[in-house]
Amino acid sequence: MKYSTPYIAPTLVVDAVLFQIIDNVLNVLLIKRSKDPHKGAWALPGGYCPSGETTIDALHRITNQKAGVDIKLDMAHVEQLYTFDTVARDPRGHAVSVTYMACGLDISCSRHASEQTQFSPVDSLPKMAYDHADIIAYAHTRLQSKITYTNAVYAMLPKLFTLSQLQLAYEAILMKTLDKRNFRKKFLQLNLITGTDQKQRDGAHRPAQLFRFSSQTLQVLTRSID
Amino acid sequence: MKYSTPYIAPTLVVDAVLFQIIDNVLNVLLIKRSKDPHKGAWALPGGYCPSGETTIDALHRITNQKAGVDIKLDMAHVEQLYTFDTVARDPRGHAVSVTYMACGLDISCSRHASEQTQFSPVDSLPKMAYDHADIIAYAHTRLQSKITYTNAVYAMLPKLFTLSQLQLAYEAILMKTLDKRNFRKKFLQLNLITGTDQKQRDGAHRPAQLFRFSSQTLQVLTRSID
DNA sequence: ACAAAAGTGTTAAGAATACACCCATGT
DNA sequence: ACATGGGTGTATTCTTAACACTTTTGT
Repeated sequence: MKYSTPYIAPTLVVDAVLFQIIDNVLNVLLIKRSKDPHKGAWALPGGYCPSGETTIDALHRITNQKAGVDIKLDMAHVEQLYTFDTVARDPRGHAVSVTYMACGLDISCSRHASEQTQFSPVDSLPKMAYDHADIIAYAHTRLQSKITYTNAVYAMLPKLFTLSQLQLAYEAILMKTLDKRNFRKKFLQLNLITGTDQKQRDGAHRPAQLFRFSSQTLQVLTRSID
Repeated sequence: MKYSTPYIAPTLVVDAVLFQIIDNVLNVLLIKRSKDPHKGAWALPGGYCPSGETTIDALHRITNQKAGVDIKLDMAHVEQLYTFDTVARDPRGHAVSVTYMACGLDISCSRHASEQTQFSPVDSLPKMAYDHADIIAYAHTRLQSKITYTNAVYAMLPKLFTLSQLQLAYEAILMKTLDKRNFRKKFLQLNLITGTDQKQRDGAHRPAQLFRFSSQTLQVLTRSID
């Protein structure tokens, strides 16, 4: 580790892809940039990670400050995505961006936000700053694959949910329709969820049985879901 | 992005997990540390990534300088693994480590190495510095999973190879034995490899047909291999 | 009675697994 | 002739995919 010149570290930034299902559509949280570069375009919440703060701590701080989202409270699934070298992205020159993805439920983003924020459907993003559209696409692919071999959807559903709600969540993320009978059969075989004796009455039709996840921590499966 | 104090970036380091199969055993490249911390223990090749150099460029430079390995020439598969916050790892304090994995064939590590290097079987590592044993375990899991849904093994085999060699590579990485007939049937169905009319004569037994990979770039499969 | 979502089984095709013998060569 | 690794097929089980009607409720 010899350097003839003193070592100068690249700028380290953390960017977050925050997913939530709203009205059966997968949404991602965006912030409108108030400054150049890309002033007026939409971007992922992100910010500097200084020496002494871990990237995960920076993630929590930044999403809280910029979007008013408390990941610890509201997002039950968090995972690191990828680290991008973003050569000409930062005014200081070379920056490295560590990206995270988090999934939650009933996230309100405006409460304490210091910037203009909104959730936007993943399949109809507005004009995005930087390469953030690519990062969202990458995160989406990862999420799609994650829910097929883990119980990660639990982060995007209420504690008690119906099988139809569960299926709608899968359909929103996978962006395709699934067969009701096959979906239920497969999911119940996996023992990820357990039935309760409660029902959800919800309009002029038969009430639905409510289920809960057997575990609220990430379970990795050997078989795959759809 | 407001800071009351001037922004100081964490130290950025790049660490590499370099895999190679030697005598049908999966090996990883290690370097003996000549300095504290962890003097005398073995470590992954790694080093500082300064501002202005991308992490992938730093990876190439570091593996070349420290282990005499030219990744561009010798390692056909390279992928980023994970970025670790390594709080008390660097004498300067907070460091962030971007780790990469690379797979190759016939790597000689001593040619231009500036440090003492060796390949070590993944299932019998010597005393490792830092959390490097964990990083290797993580990389190994990732590699195991990668070869089951891509053609990534191509990086660890010669251009022409027999089906037995291919199976031995899988067995070395997955660390379990496979059924010869099922393995061949499945692999040939996938159209990843094509037969040649060449044979390998290799001792007192029937010569084996030589195959090549249809593509030397990463192909992602929908079906899985074993 | 009707509208609306919940709930439920069977069949056919394809994939995974388990398993044992003959073939071509060098010595 | 024998030792060595190369090469091949079938039967069973499990998984996936396709598909339509009855049930329960509110209005």
